Amino acid sequence: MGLPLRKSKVAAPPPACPLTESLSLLRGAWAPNVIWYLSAEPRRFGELRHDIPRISARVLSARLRELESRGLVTRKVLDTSPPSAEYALTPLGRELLPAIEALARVGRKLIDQWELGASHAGARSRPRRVAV
Amino acid sequence: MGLPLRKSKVAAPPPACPLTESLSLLRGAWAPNVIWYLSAEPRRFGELRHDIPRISARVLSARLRELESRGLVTRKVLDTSPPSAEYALTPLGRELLPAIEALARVGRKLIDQWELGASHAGARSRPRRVAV
DNA sequence: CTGTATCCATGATGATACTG
DNA sequence: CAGTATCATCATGGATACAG
Repeated sequence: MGLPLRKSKVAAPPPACPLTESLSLLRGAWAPNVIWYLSAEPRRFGELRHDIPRISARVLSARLRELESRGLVTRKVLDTSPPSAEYALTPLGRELLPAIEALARVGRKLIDQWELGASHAGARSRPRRVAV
Repeated sequence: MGLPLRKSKVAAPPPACPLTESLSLLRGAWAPNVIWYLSAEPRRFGELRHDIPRISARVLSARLRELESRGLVTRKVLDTSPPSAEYALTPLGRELLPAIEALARVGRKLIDQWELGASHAGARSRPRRVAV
């Protein structure tokens, strides 16, 4: 994994990793959460709003449209009354799950370490946003 | 207060994933790139600037400090002339690499598919930022 | 219920100039 | 070379009101 070792002190050639583009897939603070909450089964708009309480309708709509345009999520309008929409991950979108889970694992580990360090240090005030 | 699922089947109740916090590890557009370019070997400030041409010194400095404060990166000042600094990943920081690479893989795949679709569609103008 | 359109606050970034 | 300070800009997100 990783980059090839550079020969000397001189710069390693930028190996053009598609990182920037990849991360733009998860643009914004919520896209990963949306994908996460779609991982088990299709969800409706209102359900997602409930799953992710702090997301606004505007942003949720924007993320869903973006994910749909990129082929990661499908949108199916149900002919019910009142009308409802159901969102689901495409196989492509599903491929992001392992990566997201890997990030979540490392994140959890780091958070645990921080909490450990904080308790050792004596409960120093550390205003950090709560996860999820 | 449980959310009544539409279908009796279970489903993916909000499993409180530490996603939000985890992603904050990679805050900003450049942190993943910084980690990536440190993956092979320690790099100096100027080298990183060269590796990531479009990053400004201000942002690179900010990201490095943030990553350092979180225990993902170490900073070593070399007593040379002119002075230089060398940054390296900590074991903890290294744990992020598989996740980042997983994202990069999916991203690359998606980009390839887009390019394929674009060529089929006849090279439609699609103002997208270039990867890397 | 499912979105969308404004308006507004905030944060991240780049450019430039400057210090050690 | 390594880093910081200041300024201006732009994208993102929230709140609200409103539409289909």
